[in-house]
Amino acid sequence: MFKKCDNKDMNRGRPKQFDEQQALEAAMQVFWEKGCEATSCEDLLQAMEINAGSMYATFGDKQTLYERAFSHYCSRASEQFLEKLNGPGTPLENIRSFVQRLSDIDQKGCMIANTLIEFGHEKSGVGKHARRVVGQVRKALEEKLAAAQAAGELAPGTCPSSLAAFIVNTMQGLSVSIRSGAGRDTIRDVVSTALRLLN
Amino acid sequence: MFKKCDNKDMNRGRPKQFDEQQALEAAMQVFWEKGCEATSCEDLLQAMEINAGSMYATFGDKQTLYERAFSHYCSRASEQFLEKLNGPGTPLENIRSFVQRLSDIDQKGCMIANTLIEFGHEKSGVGKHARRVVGQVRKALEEKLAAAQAAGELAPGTCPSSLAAFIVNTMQGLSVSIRSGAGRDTIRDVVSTALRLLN
DNA sequence: TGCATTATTGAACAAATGTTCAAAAAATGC
DNA sequence: GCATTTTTTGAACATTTGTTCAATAATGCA
Repeated sequence: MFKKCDNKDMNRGRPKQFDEQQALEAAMQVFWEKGCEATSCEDLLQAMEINAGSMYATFGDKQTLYERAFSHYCSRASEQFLEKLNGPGTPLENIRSFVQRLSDIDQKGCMIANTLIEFGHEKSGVGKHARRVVGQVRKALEEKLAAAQAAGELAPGTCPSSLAAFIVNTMQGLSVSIRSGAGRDTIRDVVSTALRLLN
Repeated sequence: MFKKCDNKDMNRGRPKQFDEQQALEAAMQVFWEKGCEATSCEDLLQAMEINAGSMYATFGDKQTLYERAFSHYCSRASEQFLEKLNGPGTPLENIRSFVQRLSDIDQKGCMIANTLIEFGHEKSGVGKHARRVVGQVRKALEEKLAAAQAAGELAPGTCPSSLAAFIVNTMQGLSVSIRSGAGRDTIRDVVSTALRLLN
C-alpha cells in the first residue's frame, strides 16, 4: 500500500534518465498524427528518445501507452472545452464561442474523434473511454443549450439534445475534413454555416 | 493492344472457377467494414472464397484490390447521389431529399468518408481519388444550391459554396458517429437539425 | 492424344512488428 | 567496498502479414 515515494528507499536504484511526462507528450503527438495501428513501436521510441525496455517498463505495451496518451490529450482538451463553455458570457454566447473555436482545429484533427474512428466500435477499453468523453461534451452542450433556451436566447422550438448531437457531429466531420486536406477557409465556412443555427 | 476477348484464343486455358464481380463485392464489404490496413489478406481470402494465388493473379496486391473495391463502391454511390440530386422536384426539394437520405447511412458508414479518413492525407492514389469524388459531390451540391437560390427557394444571403461544404462535412461526421455507436435516433436528430438550414 | 495456356492450391518466404530478456550501468544504504 | 535496487541497452524472439512460386489441374486447339 506504500508508494515508492513513501518508502525511505525511494531513491534507490538507477534513476530514470528521461522525463516521463515529456516522453508521454512525444508519444501523444505521434499517436495523434498517425493513429494507434499506423504508429510502429519504432516510431514511438524514436519520438520518445528512449529504448524499448524503458518504454515497456514505464508505460506497458503499445495499447496501454495509447490509452495513457489519449487520457493525456483528453484532460487538456476537456479543460479547453469547459473553459469556453463556462465562460463569462451568456449561455448562448458561450456556445457560440465554443463552436467558433472549432475552426482552430489542429491539422491532425481532434484526437478524440480520431480515437473514435479507430476504436469507437470496441466494446471496452479506449473506445469506450472516447465514447464517454464525447458523451460528456454532448451533455455539457445540451445543458448549456437548455439554459440558453430558458434565458430566451434560443427559439423555444429548437431541441437542445438534437442541437448538441449536431454540434458534436460537426466536430467529428471537421476532424475528417481537415485531415483530408480541406483548407482553413473551408473549415471556417463550415463553422460559420453551423453557427447560423445558433440564433 | 488486343484484349483477351478479341483474340480467338479467349477461351484457352483453365477457366476461372469464381465470379470476379462477386469476389470484388465480397472484398469491398470487408474493406468497407474494417478499412484497408485492418483487413488482413486472410480476411479477404476467406470472404472472397479463393486462394492467395488467384487473388494476386486477378486483382494484384492488397492496395490495388482496395482501390478496385473503392471504385466499385463509388460508382454505385455516385449513382445514388446523383439520382437524388437530379430528381423530379425543385432544386431545393432535391437537396432536402438528398440530405434526408443521409439518415439511411449504413452501419459501416460511408466508404468514401472511411477512405478519406485512412488515406485522405496521401498525395496520390486512392486518397486523391477519394478527395476528387468528395469534391465532385460538393460541386454538384453547390450548383444545385445556386439553382435553388436563383429560383428563389433559398435566402439570397446564404452562400452555396459554404453550405455545400457544410453538408459534406455533416456526411463525414455521420460516418464517424454511426461507426462509433450512435443510435439511429441520434443520426436522425443530426440530419433534421442540418435540414433546418435548407429553408 | 499431345501441346499450349491459364487457373488453383498451399506451402514457403521475406519483412515488419510487438515484445522480452540477460547483461551492463548507475544510483543508494550499510 | 559490497550488496541491493532500478534503469538502460540492444540483441533476440515469436508472430503476423503480404507476397511468391513450383507443382498440379483444367480447358481449347492442332
